[in-house]
Amino acid sequence: MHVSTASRALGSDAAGVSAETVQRVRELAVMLGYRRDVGAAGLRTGSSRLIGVLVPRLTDIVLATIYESIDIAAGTAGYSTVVANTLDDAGHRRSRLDAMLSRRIDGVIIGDSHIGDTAAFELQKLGVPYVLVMRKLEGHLSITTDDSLGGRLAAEHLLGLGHRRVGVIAGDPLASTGIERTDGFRRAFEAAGYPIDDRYVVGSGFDTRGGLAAGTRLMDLAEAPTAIFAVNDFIAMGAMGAIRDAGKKLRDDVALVGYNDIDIAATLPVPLTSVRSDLSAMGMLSVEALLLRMQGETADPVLLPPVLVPRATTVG
Amino acid sequence: MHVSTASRALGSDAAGVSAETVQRVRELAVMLGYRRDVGAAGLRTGSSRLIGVLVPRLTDIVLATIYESIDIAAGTAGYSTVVANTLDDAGHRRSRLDAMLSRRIDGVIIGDSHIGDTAAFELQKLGVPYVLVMRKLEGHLSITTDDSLGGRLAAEHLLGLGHRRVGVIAGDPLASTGIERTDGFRRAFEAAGYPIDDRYVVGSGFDTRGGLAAGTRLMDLAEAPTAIFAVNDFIAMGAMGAIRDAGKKLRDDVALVGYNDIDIAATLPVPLTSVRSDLSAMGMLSVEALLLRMQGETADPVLLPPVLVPRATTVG
DNA sequence: GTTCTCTGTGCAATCGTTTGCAGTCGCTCG
DNA sequence: CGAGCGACTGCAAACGATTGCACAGAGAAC
Repeated sequence: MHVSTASRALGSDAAGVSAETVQRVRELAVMLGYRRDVGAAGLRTGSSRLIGVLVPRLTDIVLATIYESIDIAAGTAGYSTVVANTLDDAGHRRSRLDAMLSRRIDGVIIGDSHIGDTAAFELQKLGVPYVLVMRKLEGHLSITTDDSLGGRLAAEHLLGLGHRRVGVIAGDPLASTGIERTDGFRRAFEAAGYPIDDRYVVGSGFDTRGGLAAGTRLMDLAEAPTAIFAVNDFIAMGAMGAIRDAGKKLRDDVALVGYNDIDIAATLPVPLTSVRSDLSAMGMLSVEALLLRMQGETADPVLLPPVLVPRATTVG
Repeated sequence: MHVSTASRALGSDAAGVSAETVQRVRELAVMLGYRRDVGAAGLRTGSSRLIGVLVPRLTDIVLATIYESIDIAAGTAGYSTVVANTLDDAGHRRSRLDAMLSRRIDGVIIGDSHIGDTAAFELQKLGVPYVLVMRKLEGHLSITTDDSLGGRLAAEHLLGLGHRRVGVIAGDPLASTGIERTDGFRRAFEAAGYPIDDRYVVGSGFDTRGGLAAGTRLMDLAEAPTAIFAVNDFIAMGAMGAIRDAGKKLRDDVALVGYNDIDIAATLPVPLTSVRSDLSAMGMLSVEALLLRMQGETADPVLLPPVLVPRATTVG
């Protein structure tokens, strides 16, 4: 019995080996607790069967949800995933991507793209298949929700409720999500005849702390806004703190709209109105697109449609 | 110039190679964009420089936080990490652990241990170094917080506020965290002369949805509790929904204590009283312990002390 | 001038798989 | 009965790195 025969017998098709041998080999493999060494196989075949995923932070439940669905989809296609927190920092991105390339990653899903970031370009140059998810970058294939439309939905909702003086907590000015959601929102208000002054649009981190700080700035304005659009739910939750600290009441004094509609939004003491995006679908589709590219085929960009879910922070 | 020379020149010590050669090799490596193939090296050296991490779910921010600190600590020690969501399901655990072993993982950090789970035993038998984090399992090295003490702290806080008829949302009955926090809490009430009836202790998932369902059951009791202890903050947030749905007011009608003190707890519209545990320290320490074990040394179990942080769900 | 030591480099085996090619064996067909 | 074919199996090279060992050459010591 030669190793090559065993290798063939353990292959998924087991071609060119007698049925008897296949059975014998497989039984023995189980008995001996044999496990094929994926690394060694990769050395020979040139494929690590590994997909790298770059995210800003997994403690952001939005990214964790996307990663979860990516991992599942990759798993069913026979791939493992490695994930890296890049903290939206160029240095981290570099070193983590380097580590991935050292492991001869088969493809990369970039969930943290950032204006001015070079990761996508580098992969392009190296010929490593990649896809962007969640955030876009001009000239690269991306799977995202229609953030501009999402912003407009939030705006129309608030306009319909009679709000005219509104604030926006815009997130990171270098992430497409924050940019496009803010743009869609502002354009809708402008089109309605109520352009939003720049002082009412403040940048922030994407977490609760950032939302609290930015929300406080908005509440400190001479004429505080009657409604706030936060480009994600964590920011919105931070803003809730700011509104409370300013002695105002949610909805009655200041309405609030978040984005992503994470699970918690619905069960908060005051349930949060939010723009829902299908994060799991985004993850799945990004894997699908990446697999296509890995086979040398072309994949199309995707823009998933968001939906506004009205709750107590805006309506009775 | 032979590959062996190059390999030596690129090693961290670069022993047995002339300084001139080292410099030449390194310059060339940079110029050519050479990257050492970690997988191939692992084949020869027997070490993948990979640490596997098993968690129930990364969408649970508690686990995501622990994983984040594990990843950082592992990184500074020159290791990469692979993480797997096991969803507290035996089948998933099996297949994900298998995949890790196929990659010749150097060590495993188990964050999802469960009574009746065999992962730890299997690793022990295979001689693969491992450590438990967050949850304990009899007979295995673990790095956790003192959950029993945490439960007692919550109980003493509520007792001090005059609460006598209290409910507990206990989480998964097979996870040590839920078990010990609940036990510590009940023992303290019993010691104070107010034993808690079994009907006032309900199991649940560890997420918001689970908290909502369990909270609803508590609020539906003939004599609803005047305070609820939830064994984690997400459960507590679900319970907030249940309390609201029952038409009761947080704190005035029903006080609420959570566990872990995640970031959001402080900025909620009604800030949540919670038992804080140092999740990052837990992650770091688990890596430290694992590294020790990987070097064949012995590591000691750790019990980090929790602290109660009183907020508006219990006090004025 | 011979021997010895020391430094730096090269050789070759090795890790565990995969896979093209070649060989063996039994059968069928003419 | 011999050729030919098909089904299995074995051989050996290859993937990219590491490492014990041997060897070359320079210089020192006698």
